[in-house]
Amino acid sequence: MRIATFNINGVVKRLGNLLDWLAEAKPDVVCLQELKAADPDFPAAALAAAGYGAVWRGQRTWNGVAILARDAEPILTREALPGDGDDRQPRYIEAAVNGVLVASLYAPNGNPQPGPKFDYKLAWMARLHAHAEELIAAGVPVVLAGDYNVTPEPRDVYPTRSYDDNALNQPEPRAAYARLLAQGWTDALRSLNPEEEQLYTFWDYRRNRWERNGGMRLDHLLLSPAAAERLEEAGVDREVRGRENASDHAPVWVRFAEA
DNA sequence: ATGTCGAGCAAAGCTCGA
Repeated sequence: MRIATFNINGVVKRLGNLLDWLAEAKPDVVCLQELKAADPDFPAAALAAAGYGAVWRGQRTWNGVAILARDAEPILTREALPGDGDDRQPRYIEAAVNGVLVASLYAPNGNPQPGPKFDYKLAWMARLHAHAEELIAAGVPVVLAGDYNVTPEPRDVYPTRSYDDNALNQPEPRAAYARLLAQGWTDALRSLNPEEEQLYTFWDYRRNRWERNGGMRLDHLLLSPAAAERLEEAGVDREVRGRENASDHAPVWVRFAEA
């Protein structure tokens, strides 16, 4: 079983890119972020024709998350992150697929920092921490996949000073990410590549950062213990980032042993 | 400070977010 996460940066604009990658990679489950589409505009019919059932929560212009399942319908278990009933930004969706509980999340970017957007980022991470605590206590296989908008460590940023003030690389969000791991989650990609420096998943459109490999590692799959014990392989489909009309993120995926 | 990209608004370029 393979589960992937992909910040698509506009699911309508990049539907062709998505369908091409689905046909090649054939992931069993896909967590999408930054749909940037209202719910009625989500391309459910095209994805169904490609063999994928879907649940999604969208919004015009910004945010939006979805979970796709190959030859299956994801069973929706949650459509928002608990802890703030006034938060209307679609950044979290959760579903059961083939015995695994899967969440697709899009953490706030938080720039510029300091400021209200950074405060919202930290508050959102605290809400994620509280919910993740409940999920891990359930003892079932859980995958928290998405764009965390955090580089876990300095080595997850290419060697540069130009990102020093970026919200993604500050001590507070890194500490929030570390607190998640301390609950018992496994950072799948890092756990299988403990020494690798260049595990980037995002390259900004500006300043030729793709061509220069000026990337960051922002997209993570966190595994509960019951999921981690089945982990066999993890990777980044880097070449997808170099294609025509590409998202600024590449897909990241894990492969599990069959239960 | 800059860069790129896309969408929205509104009718073409600006503004905003990332």
